[in-house]
Order: sequence, then C-alpha cells, then structure tokens
Amino acid sequence: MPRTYFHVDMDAFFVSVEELYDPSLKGKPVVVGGRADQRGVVAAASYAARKFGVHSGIALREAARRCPQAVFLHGNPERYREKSHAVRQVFLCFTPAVEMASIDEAYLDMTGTGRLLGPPIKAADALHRLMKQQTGLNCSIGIAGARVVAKVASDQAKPNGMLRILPGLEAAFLAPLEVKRLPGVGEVTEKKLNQMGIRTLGELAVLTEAKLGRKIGDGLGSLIEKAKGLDAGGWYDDEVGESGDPKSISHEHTFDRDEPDGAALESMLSRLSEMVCRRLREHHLWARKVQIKLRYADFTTFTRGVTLEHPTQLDAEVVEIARKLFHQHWQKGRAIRLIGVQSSALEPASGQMELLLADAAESRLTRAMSAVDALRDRFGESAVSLASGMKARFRERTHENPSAMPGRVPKPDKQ
DNA sequence: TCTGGGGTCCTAGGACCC
DNA sequence: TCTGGGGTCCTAGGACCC
Repeated sequence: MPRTYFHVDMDAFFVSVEELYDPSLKGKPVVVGGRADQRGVVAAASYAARKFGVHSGIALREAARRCPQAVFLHGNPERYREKSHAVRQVFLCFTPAVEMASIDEAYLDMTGTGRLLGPPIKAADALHRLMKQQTGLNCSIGIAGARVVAKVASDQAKPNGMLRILPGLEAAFLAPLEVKRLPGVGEVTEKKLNQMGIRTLGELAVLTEAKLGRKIGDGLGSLIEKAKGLDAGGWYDDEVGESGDPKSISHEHTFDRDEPDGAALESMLSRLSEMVCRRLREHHLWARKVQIKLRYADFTTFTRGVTLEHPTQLDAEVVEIARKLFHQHWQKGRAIRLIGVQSSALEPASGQMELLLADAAESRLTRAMSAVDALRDRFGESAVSLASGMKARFRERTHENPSAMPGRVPKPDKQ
C-alpha cells in the first residue's frame, strides 16, 4: 500500500514565538541568538531580517553589520519547548503516528486517513488552519510517499505554504534541484559532489558503481537512494513516537574572551560537569564514558575521553575525571575559546549499579545530590557548589572506603 | 566580524583475538 | 622472517542537523 507522509516545518519558529509574546516585533527585522556584540551565531531570523542577508548560522556581529536596525534577542528555550508541545498536540489531532524530528518540525504518517480527513491537500489545509488557531503560528507542509521527499517539499513550500508531490513523480520533482537541497548533503559533501561534476539530484540519482569506478560507501549509497526519492530506512509503526533515552548528554561553553587562566578554566569545567550529572540524574542514566572538549583561540579543537569501570552520575567523580583529562591535555597557558564536558555510553541503573545503590551510603549520597538539584532549581545553578577540596576527599572515600561515605552533603573543608 | 550549543551518525585506524 | 584474514571494540575526528 502506498504511504502518505507529511513533513511539517514551523516558519521562523523562535522568532514567531517571540512575536506572540511581544506583538510589537511583528514585521520588524528580529534576530534570536544573542546580543549584537556577543560571540555566537544567529539561531533564527525573521523574514524582514532575511531581506538583509541575515539567516541562521551567521555570526551575530555579522548580522548586526548587515542589518544594524535589527532587534537582537537572546531567546527563551523554555518558551520554545512549551510551544513545541502545543504544536505536537495539533499534529496528534490528525494522526497518532507523529515523529518530532526537532523542536519545530515533525513527520506525520497520514496513510489511511483519507476516509476521515479527505484527500491529503484537504487535510493539510485543515492542519494549517488548526495550527494557526491553536498556536498562532504558521507552518509549511510537504506531502509525499517518502519522508525525504516530503521534507524537501516542505522546504520548497515556505513560508506558510503546502506542496504535494504526487506518487510516481518523486524522482522528477527532485531531479532539477541542487544537491544541497537534500537532507544529509552539507557544505563538504556538496563540494565533493560538485568536484565529481554532480550538481543536481538527478545527476546524483543515476550514480552507480560502474560510473563511479569504485565501491559506493554506505554514506554515499544512502544519499543516492534519497536522491531517487526513496527513504533509506523504513518507517514502521513501532518506530513512531517519542524517541527513547538520549545517547549522550553534554554541555559546553564559549568564553566571551579566550581564557588562558587555569583556575577559571577548571571552574567552568566543574560547572559543566555538574550540569551534565544533573541531567544524567534527571534521566536516571549512568555514564560509562566521560569526554572533555577543548577549542583553542585558533579554533583547533580536540576531544579526549576515558571509559570508566563503573558508570557514574556523581558530580564529584565526573568533576575529577574532567579535571584530570584537562591537565593531561591542556597546553598550559594557551588561551581556550571553548571548553566542554560530554557523557556517553549511557545506561539505565542495572546490575552492578543496583548493588551500588543497595549500599546505604551510596543511596544516601544519591539522595543528597537530588537535594542539591532541588536547591539549584529554587535558587539557581550557582546556589550550591561542592568545594574542590571536599570533592577530592569525597572521591578518595568513594573509591577506597565506600562505607565511609557521608550521609549528607558535607560542608566544605577549609583549604 | 569570523565561526553557539545540543545532539546523531559515520569513518578510519589501532588493539586484540581466533 | 617480513608476515593473513576476519571480526569486534575502542578512540578521535568530522559531517551534518536544527
């Protein structure tokens, strides 16, 4: 049975949400991402700003140069998440098979909804209107028999439009488009393909091993399938819905000015580690891998990590690991632009960890950390921080004598 | 005036094992 | 006496997405 997919993309999502809270922004050039003089990039630009060449991804300062009269907003992630939930509720009025692909876009499997909702164009029109009525937001809708084609179509339909690609016409629709339009083709792949003389999706679609003169790698192979208008992987009912646990949790920070001071870098590293652990606890996940990321002033970037014998979600442990990695790999005195902490190889509590948790002291510590999280909720991230001397002692006790773990968050030692 | 922050996935090379 | 052929796991880097 042929399938029908919608890809729905919200128009200038962050900016449009800001306009709902402050209608005076409507029609003005608006940039969400930070202050005009900050280090950072544009996360979203209003259509009025786009007329000046301002679009997401360019530097804030460059945006200010191109459009000095633009209103610059830092943005409200909380609001966007809330609105995203409201948007999802609208989708669910049309089909239970909704896959949010990001905060502002989704795939809807509309197969078999004809009897209830009418032909796809009619359903899309109803979706447009209900979206506006329920959320105050505009969206663009692509309709096709393959998700990848629906996504390209929604892009072509912007803003506030819809585009249906009839069954059998997928390849013909894609063929004249530049390879860049295909999801998965970025700057690098575009350049490589262009060097091979391939500029359009039609040219990409007919690539074969014979023409290429070599084996087609997995990455390129799935791009060729997509260029033909076929979904590389299947989309089955059991895959639809909320994606499961995250595969990694990370936090990073770019300094306003490149930071050469070891103490300042360590302190940021500790903060980021604590933020990562906190999110691990929120997700009830334990990390078997901890990585740090360093980017020097000249943008050279590297990551260094360790795999742990026992997974962790404890601030004291992650802080110490991050700190150790930092001192092993930082070229002392060399100014740092960005520093980050990542946890991965995440596992739900199980097996060995159950044993650990059964340990009374350990569970008291976990409870203590939850109490710390609650305080931070009320009074802010900086309200509670474990002093470094105490952390080192903490670590010794955890490793050498678990039964000596304190049953509360202890006061820091005098250093 | 350079280039955020949070993710996922793929690849290449080395270690290790049979 | 200059050496094989997989398979798997691990690390680091990088492309890409919003």
